[in-house]
Amino acid sequence: MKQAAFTLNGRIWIDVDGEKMLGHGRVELMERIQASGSIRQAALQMKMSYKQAWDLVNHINSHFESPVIISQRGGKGGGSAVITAEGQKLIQQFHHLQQKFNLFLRENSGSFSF
Amino acid sequence: MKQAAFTLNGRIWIDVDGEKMLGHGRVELMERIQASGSIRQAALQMKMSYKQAWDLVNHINSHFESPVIISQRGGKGGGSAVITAEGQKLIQQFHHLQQKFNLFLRENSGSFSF
DNA sequence: TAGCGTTATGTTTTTAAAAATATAACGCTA
DNA sequence: TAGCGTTATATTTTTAAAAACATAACGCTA
Repeated sequence: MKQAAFTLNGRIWIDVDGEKMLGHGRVELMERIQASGSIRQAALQMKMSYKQAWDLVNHINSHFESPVIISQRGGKGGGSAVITAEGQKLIQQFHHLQQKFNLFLRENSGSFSF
Repeated sequence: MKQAAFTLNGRIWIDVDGEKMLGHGRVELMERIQASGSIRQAALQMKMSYKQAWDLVNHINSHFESPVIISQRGGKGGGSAVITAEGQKLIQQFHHLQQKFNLFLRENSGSFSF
Protein backbone atom coordinates (compact mmCIF):
# COMPACT_ATOMS: atom_id res chain seq x y z
CA MET A 1 0.00 0.00 0.00
CA LYS A 2 0.86 3.66 0.16
CA GLN A 3 2.67 5.50 2.88
CA ALA A 4 0.24 8.25 3.86
CA ALA A 5 0.19 10.75 6.71
CA PHE A 6 1.26 9.31 10.04
CA THR A 7 -0.39 11.02 12.96
CA LEU A 8 0.07 10.54 16.66
CA ASN A 9 -3.13 9.78 18.49
CA GLY A 10 -4.07 8.78 22.00
CA ARG A 11 -6.40 8.75 24.95
CA ILE A 12 -6.10 9.70 28.57
CA TRP A 13 -8.23 8.78 31.55
CA ILE A 14 -8.23 8.78 35.30
CA ASP A 15 -7.64 5.56 37.19
CA VAL A 16 -8.52 4.64 40.73
CA ASP A 17 -6.89 1.50 42.10
CA GLY A 18 -5.81 0.52 38.60
CA GLU A 19 -9.37 0.70 37.34
CA LYS A 20 -10.67 3.23 34.87
CA MET A 21 -12.87 5.75 36.58
CA LEU A 22 -13.22 8.67 34.21
CA GLY A 23 -12.44 9.25 30.55
CA HIS A 24 -13.58 11.28 27.60
CA GLY A 25 -16.92 9.53 27.22
CA ARG A 26 -17.94 9.72 30.84
CA VAL A 27 -17.00 13.36 31.06
CA GLU A 28 -19.16 14.09 28.04
CA LEU A 29 -21.99 12.17 29.67
CA MET A 30 -21.67 14.24 32.82
CA GLU A 31 -21.70 17.44 30.82
CA ARG A 32 -24.83 16.44 28.98
CA ILE A 33 -26.50 15.43 32.22
CA GLN A 34 -25.67 18.83 33.60
CA ALA A 35 -26.96 20.60 30.51
CA SER A 36 -30.21 18.64 30.26
CA GLY A 37 -30.78 17.79 33.90
CA SER A 38 -31.58 14.26 32.81
CA ILE A 39 -29.68 11.00 32.51
CA ARG A 40 -32.13 9.83 29.89
CA GLN A 41 -31.72 12.88 27.69
CA ALA A 42 -27.94 12.69 27.98
CA ALA A 43 -28.07 9.03 26.97
CA LEU A 44 -30.28 9.78 23.97
CA GLN A 45 -27.97 12.56 22.84
CA MET A 46 -25.00 10.22 22.99
CA LYS A 47 -26.90 7.37 21.36
CA MET A 48 -26.43 5.00 24.23
CA SER A 49 -29.07 3.10 26.16
CA TYR A 50 -30.36 4.52 29.41
CA LYS A 51 -29.03 1.44 31.18
CA GLN A 52 -25.55 2.00 29.90
CA ALA A 53 -25.61 5.63 30.95
CA TRP A 54 -26.96 4.78 34.36
CA ASP A 55 -24.32 2.09 34.87
CA LEU A 56 -21.62 4.63 34.04
CA VAL A 57 -23.12 7.17 36.43
CA ASN A 58 -23.30 4.57 39.13
CA HIS A 59 -19.73 3.50 38.51
CA ILE A 60 -18.41 7.04 38.73
CA ASN A 61 -20.33 7.73 41.93
CA SER A 62 -19.05 4.55 43.54
CA HIS A 63 -15.58 6.08 43.67
CA PHE A 64 -16.56 8.99 45.88
CA GLU A 65 -17.74 9.23 49.43
CA SER A 66 -20.70 11.25 48.29
CA PRO A 67 -22.03 10.98 44.73
CA VAL A 68 -20.92 13.56 42.16
CA ILE A 69 -24.04 12.92 40.09
CA ILE A 70 -27.18 13.19 42.17
CA SER A 71 -30.44 11.90 40.74
CA GLN A 72 -33.99 11.54 41.92
CA ARG A 73 -37.04 9.87 40.50
CA GLY A 74 -40.61 10.97 40.37
CA GLY A 75 -41.82 14.51 40.60
CA LYS A 76 -41.91 17.26 38.05
CA GLY A 77 -40.74 15.92 34.71
CA GLY A 78 -40.60 12.40 36.08
CA GLY A 79 -37.21 12.81 37.66
CA SER A 80 -33.93 14.65 37.30
CA ALA A 81 -30.19 14.58 37.78
CA VAL A 82 -27.63 17.20 38.69
CA ILE A 83 -23.86 17.40 38.89
CA THR A 84 -22.43 18.51 42.21
CA ALA A 85 -19.80 21.23 42.56
CA GLU A 86 -17.23 18.51 43.09
CA GLY A 87 -18.35 16.84 39.89
CA GLN A 88 -18.03 20.08 37.99
CA LYS A 89 -14.52 20.48 39.28
CA LEU A 90 -13.85 16.99 37.98
CA ILE A 91 -15.06 17.93 34.51
CA GLN A 92 -13.08 21.14 34.53
CA GLN A 93 -9.84 19.47 35.54
CA PHE A 94 -10.23 16.69 33.04
CA HIS A 95 -10.74 19.22 30.28
CA HIS A 96 -7.61 21.02 31.35
CA LEU A 97 -5.63 17.80 31.18
CA GLN A 98 -7.18 16.90 27.85
CA GLN A 99 -6.16 20.25 26.46
CA LYS A 100 -2.57 19.75 27.54
CA PHE A 101 -2.66 16.27 26.06
CA ASN A 102 -3.98 17.54 22.75
CA LEU A 103 -1.05 19.92 22.67
CA PHE A 104 1.30 17.04 23.38
CA LEU A 105 -0.15 15.07 20.48
CA ARG A 106 0.11 17.97 18.10
CA GLU A 107 3.64 18.81 19.15
CA ASN A 108 4.81 15.25 18.65
CA SER A 109 2.81 14.28 15.59
CA GLY A 110 5.53 15.57 13.31
CA SER A 111 8.33 13.51 14.77
CA PHE A 112 8.22 10.71 12.23
CA SER A 113 10.70 9.99 9.49
CA PHE A 114 10.06 6.55 8.10
CA MET B 1 -17.03 4.23 48.58
CA LYS B 2 -13.67 5.66 49.45
CA GLN B 3 -11.70 8.30 47.62
CA ALA B 4 -8.37 6.62 46.88
CA ALA B 5 -5.38 7.65 44.76
CA PHE B 6 -6.31 9.22 41.44
CA THR B 7 -3.73 8.60 38.75
CA LEU B 8 -3.58 9.82 35.20
CA ASN B 9 -3.26 7.07 32.66
CA GLY B 10 -3.36 6.79 28.89
CA ARG B 11 -2.32 5.25 25.62
CA ILE B 12 -0.78 6.54 22.45
CA TRP B 13 -0.63 5.05 18.98
CA ILE B 14 0.10 5.93 15.42
CA ASP B 15 -2.74 6.39 12.98
CA VAL B 16 -2.77 6.25 9.21
CA ASP B 17 -5.86 7.60 7.49
CA GLY B 18 -7.70 7.63 10.80
CA GLU B 19 -7.01 3.95 11.34
CA LYS B 20 -4.78 2.55 14.04
CA MET B 21 -1.56 1.29 12.57
CA LEU B 22 0.86 0.88 15.45
CA GLY B 23 0.54 0.83 19.21
CA HIS B 24 2.15 -0.62 22.27
CA GLY B 25 1.14 -4.22 21.56
CA ARG B 26 2.24 -4.27 17.94
CA VAL B 27 5.56 -2.69 18.82
CA GLU B 28 6.17 -5.38 21.41
CA LEU B 29 5.27 -8.00 18.85
CA MET B 30 7.79 -6.56 16.40
CA GLU B 31 10.47 -6.55 19.06
CA ARG B 32 9.84 -10.15 19.95
CA ILE B 33 9.87 -11.14 16.30
CA GLN B 34 13.21 -9.44 15.96
CA ALA B 35 14.58 -11.11 19.07
CA SER B 36 13.39 -14.60 18.19
CA GLY B 37 13.43 -14.43 14.42
CA SER B 38 10.00 -16.06 14.44
CA ILE B 39 6.41 -14.87 14.33
CA ARG B 40 5.32 -18.06 16.06
CA GLN B 41 7.73 -17.67 18.95
CA ALA B 42 6.75 -14.04 19.39
CA ALA B 43 3.10 -15.02 19.44
CA LEU B 44 3.70 -17.74 22.03
CA GLN B 45 5.62 -15.33 24.24
CA MET B 46 2.77 -12.86 24.11
CA LYS B 47 0.15 -15.55 24.60
CA MET B 48 -1.67 -14.82 21.40
CA SER B 49 -2.51 -17.20 18.58
CA TYR B 50 -0.24 -17.38 15.57
CA LYS B 51 -3.11 -16.21 13.40
CA GLN B 52 -3.63 -13.12 15.46
CA ALA B 53 0.07 -12.29 15.33
CA TRP B 54 0.22 -12.87 11.62
CA ASP B 55 -2.83 -10.70 11.03
CA LEU B 56 -1.18 -7.88 12.95
CA VAL B 57 2.05 -8.30 11.01
CA ASN B 58 0.12 -8.25 7.78
CA HIS B 59 -1.81 -5.19 8.83
CA ILE B 60 1.31 -3.26 9.73
CA ASN B 61 3.02 -4.20 6.48
CA SER B 62 0.02 -3.13 4.44
CA HIS B 63 0.73 0.47 5.37
CA PHE B 64 4.14 0.58 3.77
CA GLU B 65 5.32 0.35 0.21
CA SER B 66 7.69 -2.41 1.19
CA PRO B 67 7.06 -4.59 4.26
CA VAL B 68 8.77 -3.71 7.52
CA ILE B 69 8.46 -7.31 8.71
CA ILE B 70 9.83 -9.76 6.18
CA SER B 71 9.04 -13.43 6.58
CA GLN B 72 9.72 -16.60 4.65
CA ARG B 73 8.49 -20.14 4.98
CA GLY B 74 10.27 -23.42 4.64
CA GLY B 75 13.98 -23.96 4.99
CA LYS B 76 16.12 -24.22 8.06
CA GLY B 77 13.95 -24.10 11.15
CA GLY B 78 10.80 -24.20 9.05
CA GLY B 79 10.78 -20.49 8.35
CA SER B 80 11.76 -17.16 9.79
CA ALA B 81 10.96 -13.46 10.08
CA VAL B 82 13.08 -10.36 10.34
CA ILE B 83 12.46 -6.66 10.96
CA THR B 84 13.85 -4.29 8.35
CA ALA B 85 15.93 -1.25 9.21
CA GLU B 86 12.86 0.87 8.55
CA GLY B 87 10.91 -1.27 10.98
CA GLN B 88 13.57 -0.86 13.61
CA LYS B 89 13.42 2.88 13.18
CA LEU B 90 9.67 2.61 13.72
CA ILE B 91 10.17 0.77 16.99
CA GLN B 92 12.81 3.22 18.14
CA GLN B 93 10.70 6.26 17.41
CA PHE B 94 7.64 4.81 19.05
CA HIS B 95 9.65 4.11 22.17
CA HIS B 96 10.88 7.65 22.19
CA LEU B 97 7.35 8.97 21.97
CA GLN B 98 6.18 6.56 24.64
CA GLN B 99 8.91 7.77 26.95
CA LYS B 100 7.87 11.37 26.48
CA PHE B 101 4.27 10.38 27.06
CA ASN B 102 5.13 8.54 30.25
CA LEU B 103 6.78 11.72 31.46
CA PHE B 104 3.65 13.67 30.56
CA LEU B 105 1.51 11.27 32.57
CA ARG B 106 3.78 11.44 35.59
CA GLU B 107 4.04 15.21 35.46
CA ASN B 108 0.28 15.62 35.32
CA SER B 109 -0.82 12.86 37.61
CA GLY B 110 -0.62 15.13 40.63
CA SER B 111 -2.90 17.82 39.30
CA PHE B 112 -6.05 16.68 41.03
CA SER B 113 -7.81 18.30 43.91
CA PHE B 114 -11.23 16.78 44.35
C1' DT C 1 11.95 -38.09 -0.72
C1' DA C 2 9.73 -38.13 3.81
C1' DG C 3 9.47 -35.40 7.71
C1' DC C 4 9.89 -31.28 10.39
C1' DG C 5 8.62 -26.65 11.91
C1' DT C 6 7.23 -22.62 10.26
C1' DT C 7 4.54 -19.32 7.39
C1' DA C 8 0.04 -18.39 5.33
C1' DT C 9 -4.93 -18.49 5.17
C1' DG C 10 -9.82 -19.82 5.65
C1' DT C 11 -13.50 -21.61 8.55
C1' DT C 12 -15.83 -22.72 12.71
C1' DT C 13 -16.71 -22.26 17.49
C1' DT C 14 -16.69 -19.91 21.73
C1' DT C 15 -16.79 -15.98 24.57
C1' DA C 16 -17.60 -11.43 25.88
C1' DA C 17 -19.69 -7.05 25.00
C1' DA C 18 -23.45 -4.50 23.64
C1' DA C 19 -28.14 -3.85 22.84
C1' DA C 20 -32.75 -4.71 23.59
C1' DT C 21 -36.59 -5.80 26.49
C1' DA C 22 -39.20 -5.78 30.69
C1' DT C 23 -40.80 -3.96 34.98
C1' DA C 24 -41.06 -1.62 39.37
C1' DA C 25 -40.69 2.64 42.05
C1' DC C 26 -41.30 7.36 42.52
C1' DG C 27 -43.38 12.06 43.07
C1' DC C 28 -45.38 15.71 40.64
C1' DT C 29 -49.61 17.32 37.79
C1' DA C 30 -54.07 17.48 36.05
C1' DT D 1 -56.09 9.25 42.11
C1' DA D 2 -54.75 8.08 37.44
C1' DG D 3 -51.27 9.13 34.34
C1' DC D 4 -46.86 10.78 32.87
C1' DG D 5 -41.85 10.65 32.34
C1' DT D 6 -38.09 9.53 34.65
C1' DT D 7 -34.94 6.81 37.65
C1' DA D 8 -33.50 2.16 38.92
C1' DT D 9 -32.62 -2.63 38.02
C1' DA D 10 -32.79 -7.46 36.19
C1' DT D 11 -33.10 -10.48 32.36
C1' DT D 12 -32.88 -11.82 27.66
C1' DT D 13 -31.32 -11.40 23.06
C1' DT D 14 -28.24 -9.94 19.61
C1' DT D 15 -23.86 -8.72 17.84
C1' DA D 16 -19.06 -8.46 17.54
C1' DA D 17 -14.60 -9.99 19.02
C1' DA D 18 -11.63 -13.51 20.20
C1' DA D 19 -10.20 -18.01 20.19
C1' DA D 20 -9.86 -22.44 18.34
C1' DC D 21 -9.43 -25.51 14.64
C1' DA D 22 -8.07 -27.05 10.13
C1' DT D 23 -5.12 -27.25 6.16
C1' DA D 24 -1.97 -26.05 2.51
C1' DA D 25 2.58 -24.36 1.06
C1' DC D 26 7.33 -24.09 1.59
C1' DG D 27 12.37 -25.24 1.73
C1' DC D 28 15.79 -27.22 4.45
C1' DT D 29 17.65 -31.69 6.62
C1' DA D 30 18.39 -36.37 7.38
